[in-house]
Amino acid sequence: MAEINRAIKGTGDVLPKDSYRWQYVEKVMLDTARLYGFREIRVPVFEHTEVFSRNVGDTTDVVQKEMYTFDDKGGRSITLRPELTAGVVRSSIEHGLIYEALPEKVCYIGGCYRYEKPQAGRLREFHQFGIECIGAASPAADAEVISVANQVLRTIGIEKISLEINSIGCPTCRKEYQKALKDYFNANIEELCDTCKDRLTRNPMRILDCKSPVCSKLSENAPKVIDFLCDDCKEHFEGVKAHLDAAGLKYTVNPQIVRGLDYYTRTVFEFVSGDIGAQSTVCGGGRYDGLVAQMGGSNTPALGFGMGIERLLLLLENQKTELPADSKCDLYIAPMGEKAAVKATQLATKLRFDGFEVATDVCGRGLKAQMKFADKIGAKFNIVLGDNELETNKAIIKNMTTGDTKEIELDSISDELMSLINRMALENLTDSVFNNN
RNA sequence: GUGGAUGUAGCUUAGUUGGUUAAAGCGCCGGUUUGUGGCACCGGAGACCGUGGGUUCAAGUCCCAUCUUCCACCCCA
Repeated sequence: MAEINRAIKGTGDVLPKDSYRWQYVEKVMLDTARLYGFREIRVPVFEHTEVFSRNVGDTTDVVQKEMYTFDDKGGRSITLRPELTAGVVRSSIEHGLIYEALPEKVCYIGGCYRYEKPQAGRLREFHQFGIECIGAASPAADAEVISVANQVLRTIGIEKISLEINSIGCPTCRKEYQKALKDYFNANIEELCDTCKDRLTRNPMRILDCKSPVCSKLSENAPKVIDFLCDDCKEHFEGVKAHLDAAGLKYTVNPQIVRGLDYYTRTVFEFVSGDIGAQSTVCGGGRYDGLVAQMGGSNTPALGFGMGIERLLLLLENQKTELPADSKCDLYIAPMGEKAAVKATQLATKLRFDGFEVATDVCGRGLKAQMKFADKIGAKFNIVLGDNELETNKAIIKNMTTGDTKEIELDSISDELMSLINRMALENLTDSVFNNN
């Protein structure tokens, strides 16, 4: 196929047969967030480049090599958002949300853009669900935010996924830790892989999650952040664990967790799974107590997470999690001839206003072809409209699963259809009850 | 950005040491008494063999380049 007729590298289409899966998980996300008091915020797909470069971090890979940045016609440097937190915080400051009753709790779903080489669970356009809790410093907020992610995952039906948490301290205690870390790795600098030699000066904490055997071996005995936390940070971390225990969340403390965005402080966490290829993080987040002030707001603590929707869907597929099935056509109306077609339009329109999913012929096909079509789209019931029906104003309605038929008045078709569908649902229910016993 | 694999109808694939109009299954459209679909049978549409060069009398098959897709690294959701 010609290149111009294909979707751009790293982007994908959600086809009609799959879109209900997206709609379902998005609904669970928004509904669950609402149970915790998070309301949806919608922010632009692009921002001034500095919103990201200054706040996500100048030295991060995301900013250094992955952003879609361009000049608009007015000469402004614009960037497609690589994540949503920076834009949401910008909006919260701009509209004074951080000066309202705190905490300000917001959630969002939206596309993000990163120029990376695509692979399993990684696209150039991908979608994130996320929440931000702005203006809450207590450990209870950390546990609440993590609980939202947990409840979303459980509600959707994800079974095998684990929560890993860590604390990377505040700027003060982290400085001391990084010094100790540098000293440790400098003593073993010859053994480090090439990229880690580079990391040693740029961001030594990244060495901790290097996958090269030598580096990870070395990391095992490296100083741990937790031992360097100041009293406040330590107390906060203990508080988070206590609240997580109270909420019934299982977690493991993983000192290797270091997030790649500069704004994180104290609590960081990930939900990880081995079922989606090399990209194991489905959800990642943490506290960013310094970001709001850094972006020009008053000193306001905050935290949040991002959840990759494509990765989540991939995980559902790989774990063979059943989602509620897509809805099917309730009734197919098969007209024979032009007069009947007009009547079909009248009936179909009325039934749709009554809330039924109704299809009828729009291709001018013969009866047989129409029946085949009705079967293919999974219509629950059908009626045929011919001269007889037009004359008597009665028709045979047929259950396409059981083959049962019934004569009905066309004038009361809505009520008849309703009771037939209800009966069908009831039978399916009792069937499944018997099968489960 | 680095590395490995890949590319033939909408989908899954066949295509023999290069040799006439590139096959098949599924899917799609229509037909087998215009009053009922699923099954069966019959017929039809649909591919410049990823793209561009090259070798050759001859390239889907060989060579080079390029792009796509997939997987991994880096990094992240």
